[in-house]
Amino acid sequence: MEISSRYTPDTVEEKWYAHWQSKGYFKSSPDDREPYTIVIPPPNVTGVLHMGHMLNNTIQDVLIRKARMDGKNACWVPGTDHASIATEAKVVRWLREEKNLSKADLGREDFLKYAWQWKEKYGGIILEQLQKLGASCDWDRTAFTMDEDRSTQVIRAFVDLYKKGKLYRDWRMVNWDPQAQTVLSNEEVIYTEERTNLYHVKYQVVGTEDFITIATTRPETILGDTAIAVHPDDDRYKHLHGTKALVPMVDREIPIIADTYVDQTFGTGALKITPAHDVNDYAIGKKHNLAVIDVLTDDGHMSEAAQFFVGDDLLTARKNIVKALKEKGQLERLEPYQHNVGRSERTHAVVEPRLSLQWYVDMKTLSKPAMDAVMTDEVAFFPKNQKNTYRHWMENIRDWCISRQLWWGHRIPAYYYEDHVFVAESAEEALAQAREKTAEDLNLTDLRQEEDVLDTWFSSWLWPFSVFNGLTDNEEVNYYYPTTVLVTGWDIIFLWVARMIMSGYEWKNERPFKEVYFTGMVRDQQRRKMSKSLGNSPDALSLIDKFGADGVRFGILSSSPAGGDLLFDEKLCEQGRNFCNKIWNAMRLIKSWEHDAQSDTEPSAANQAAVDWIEAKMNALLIDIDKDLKSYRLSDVQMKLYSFIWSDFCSWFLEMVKPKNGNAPSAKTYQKSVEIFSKLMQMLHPFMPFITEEVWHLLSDRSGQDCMVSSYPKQDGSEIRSISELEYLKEVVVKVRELRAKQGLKARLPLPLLIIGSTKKQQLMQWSGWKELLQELASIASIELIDSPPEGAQYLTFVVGTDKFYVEVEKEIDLAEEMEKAKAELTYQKGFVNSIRKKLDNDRFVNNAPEAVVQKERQKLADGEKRIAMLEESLLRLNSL
RNA sequence: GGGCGAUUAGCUCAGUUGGUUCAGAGCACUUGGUUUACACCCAAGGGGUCGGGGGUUCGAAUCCCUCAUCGCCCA
Repeated sequence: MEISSRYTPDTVEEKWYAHWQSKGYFKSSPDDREPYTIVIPPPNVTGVLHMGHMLNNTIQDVLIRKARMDGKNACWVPGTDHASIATEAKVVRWLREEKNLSKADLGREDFLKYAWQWKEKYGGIILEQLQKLGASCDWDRTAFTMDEDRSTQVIRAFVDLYKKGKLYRDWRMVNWDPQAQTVLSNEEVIYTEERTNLYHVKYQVVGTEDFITIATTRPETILGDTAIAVHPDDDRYKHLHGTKALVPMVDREIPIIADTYVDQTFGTGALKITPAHDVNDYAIGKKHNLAVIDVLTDDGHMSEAAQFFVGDDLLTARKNIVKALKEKGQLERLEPYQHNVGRSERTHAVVEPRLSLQWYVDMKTLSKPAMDAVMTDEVAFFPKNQKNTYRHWMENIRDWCISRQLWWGHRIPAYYYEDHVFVAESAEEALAQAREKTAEDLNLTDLRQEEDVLDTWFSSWLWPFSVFNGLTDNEEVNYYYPTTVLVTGWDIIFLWVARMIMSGYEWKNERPFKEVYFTGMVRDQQRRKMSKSLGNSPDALSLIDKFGADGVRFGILSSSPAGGDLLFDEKLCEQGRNFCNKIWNAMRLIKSWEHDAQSDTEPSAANQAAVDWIEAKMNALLIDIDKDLKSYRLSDVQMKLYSFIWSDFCSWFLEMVKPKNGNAPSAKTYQKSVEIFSKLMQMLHPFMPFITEEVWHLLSDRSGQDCMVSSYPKQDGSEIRSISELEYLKEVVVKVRELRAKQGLKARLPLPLLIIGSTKKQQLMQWSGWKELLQELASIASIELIDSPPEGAQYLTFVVGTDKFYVEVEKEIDLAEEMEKAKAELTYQKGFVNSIRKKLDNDRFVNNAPEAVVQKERQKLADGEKRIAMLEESLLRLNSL
């Protein structure tokens, strides 16, 4: 059978994914094995796969596949969240563009019908993309934050918190997104430095011809001013305390008040106070009993209360008022200014501070156990330094605003009747409560349900148990919860991770996960965060088309140590693809031996030596990998497998056992090669599932046993055999090749090798298979032990360790050059020996350092001296020629 | 303003408990190469005062102080 010399991922990937699914390998149900549970950080339904998801989910898949091969009951629960704001915005746009309909035209019920339609159509895209990546989720468990089971639990959790007195409704200054027309939590507002102007505006002091000048970045809110504040100690304004000023345009009389809050050095030292539109002003207004005049509408236009520019949007209003002030001579000047502007994480609209009535979660009692859990590592963070960030936030935690003025989401189960609020899981229950409370004969129509929905994170924070219907006890949640590990980006540590830990203790009285692995943020070559709006995220599916899923997984994982940023570069995926091809061709090579393998010949000594060496090395690798996996050093593990397979296995082992001159390999060597290669495929499987499965099957008839569900190789119990013999051999080979390269000698030109005899080297010669391997790998014509340096000018020398080798070449040797090299080397060695002597002459070193360290230094010294002797001898010899 | 972190080869980054000739990997680069597994390849090579300065130590890329530059989170 002819096998292509190129690995072709697409057909292979499709075939195996379908096969795994048909076999039900991804499925999990409780049994007596140890569970290994991961819940996916639900991507939102509006999303398509981006690099962050790819990284995140590749890591989860690696962990879950490894756990499965380790014999654990691996369960990876997939799903999506409903993303209130983002989805509602998308649906609104879709309705406008496709059907020319608005929310107002439709009303709540019909709008939601369309929203569900939209969700059914587009909401599953991201999960299908995950399958292309090879994700081994238990798809039967796919959950959605707004499906029936999850919704029931969200509502129940709300009611439960309310009953416990951990929820309340209050007037507060909130962050208002005028585009989405909803309130946002503090965590959803992104502050960035923006360039604006500081406007200096003159207000006339009542009853005088004097003016007081304030500085503001938001002249349009002047119309809502209800005071001017100055610092009580500010000499410039002391004479004005207790007087009044006139608000420009509207000519409203407002008091000039003294308050220590004012920063005398900022602007003019006089501050306009607009309680309706600034958090600090609101606080001052409360203190001084000032009126609150809201000059903005819900959608960010000037309201009737502004009197002027009614209906203008903010920017137009700003332009217009500045123009008007200028005309009236009240705009003193304008200076360019940079300050922090808050924008909505979702819509990027400038967020308005606004007074409104909202629902809040009281975070004080909830945060305590969550804080302790992380500080004591009951919930362990990787990397550890995220603990600091977490602690800082938890110590300064503020109550969580959970109502959103949207329709897409879980409608808050609060029912109003006159001044009463009834919170219940159903309208009927609320009605019963209302009847009891009021003793009136009320109907459902008398109650008015809260219009607002809950913040999406209010459903996400239940995710680790809500996917198992965990608000009520059941077999599933008892088995799978707490989950094993959460894999997510550190950017949502507050939005999500912290809150999940809180909800875990609140409702399950236990941590939601044992460990949290924070991934880095994927950035582009210019260090920009990859995002849809910047358009700098490569398209996941076309990457997979180009490099194969395994190649992409390799690429995304290969430079992603925990925590830090990672700069994504397609080159890494290319490296992954090349790696696949390397594996593929190693398979082809071994396959080509299959038909020649004679059934009963014993392996040659050389082959046996090679097999012993690679098995010993593989054992060491397994131990190493095991250690790295425990601390989530996944990219290290992948890199170690990469270099083991490419370098140790392909470049050395396969070259050692490769049949020579058409000779057939021994059956045993062939079998061993297949066995070792198969093990490597198992070890690599969690990282690159498709090619490993394919090669695993092509290497040998597995009679139905798949790589994916095989047992992960374990280090075998036998002692780890010495690998130093072969490592020494490799050094000699490299030295000979180097010498060839430098002398311009053909790679396959056979060269005689002379070794000065010594006990050690006689041992060398006796190492089984050593001589044959050396001859083959370095193209050595003959190996001869000699007693003293050979005479004649046709010999070149090199040193390995403290052993000296001579190679006979048929070529004029450049004696001067050889001497130069020897002299340079001698200088280096002398320096080296001197530094070690210094160390050993230092009593404090000899007395304080551990014996083993001192011993090593002594060995180094002895070796160095031996090498110096050899070099001097070489120089003598060269001189005599 | 408060906090966290980073600075190691041209680029991206490892370097775990301070201790071998420990300064490393991948990519990039240079030289040579078609020996039928692989040019998506093979062989070999060059390249760094570990951001600057100071300190602790027998010994520092690693621990401490300080300065510089950069990034992030929170207010």
